[in-house]
Amino acid sequence: MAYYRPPGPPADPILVRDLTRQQDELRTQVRLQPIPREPQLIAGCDSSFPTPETVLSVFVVLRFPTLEIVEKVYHTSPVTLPYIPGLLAFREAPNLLLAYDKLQHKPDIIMVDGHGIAHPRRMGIAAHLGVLLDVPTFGVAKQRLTGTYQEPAVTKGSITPLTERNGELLGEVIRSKDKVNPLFVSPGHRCDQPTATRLTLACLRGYKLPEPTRLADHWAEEFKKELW
DNA sequence: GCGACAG
DNA sequence: ATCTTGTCGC
Ligand SMILES: [Mg+2]
Repeated sequence: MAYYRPPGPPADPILVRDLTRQQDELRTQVRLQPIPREPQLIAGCDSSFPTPETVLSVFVVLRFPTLEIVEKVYHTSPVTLPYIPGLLAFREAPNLLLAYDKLQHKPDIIMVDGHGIAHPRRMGIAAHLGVLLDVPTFGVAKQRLTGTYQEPAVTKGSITPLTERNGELLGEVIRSKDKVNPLFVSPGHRCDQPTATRLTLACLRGYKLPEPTRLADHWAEEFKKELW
């Protein structure tokens, strides 16, 4: 539990205002809908930071529903923005796009480490990336960013809604494994809540994190050490 | 005005 | 996200 967060570099208020407006623009392009057909390939993506000035992003592609790994790629770039709650996409998405370009096998849908529409302006990194790539996406986050919920039962598979104060459904809180902290799953772009939840559950293999995100996180860490 | 705040 | 050993619970 991060009780205390050291104050990061001062965020330029003018830049924050501009990025926030960019999100409102991108938001108009988000489409929440069921996926046309069962995915053949599902990807997972995540980023790590070998140094405070370098971002390393990974994409892993798995065959669905067997989850055999088909491909994995990574790309590194200089960091251009500090972490600012609500603006994560502007820090990680640019490099994720470059990593995505390296894929020989393009996925039918992408599971992103972070939130989809469970965001103050409904533009979490999963929604943001989905719009820029125009590919179906959904987010799987380990922590809440916004919204309220009731703790789901401690047994694997328990689910409770993540909602806005006005009752709007932002996502679902899912217990992916007995007695471990739940995940926050929300659709990003060209995807809906039932699909995001269904695919998340279908990708569980005994760990807290579903395979796409778990493997992306694993390789983001491995490739980082490899640079040593 | 104060607290919260993905990765 | 990152640093970083042991330790507690299932
Ligand atoms: Mg991550």
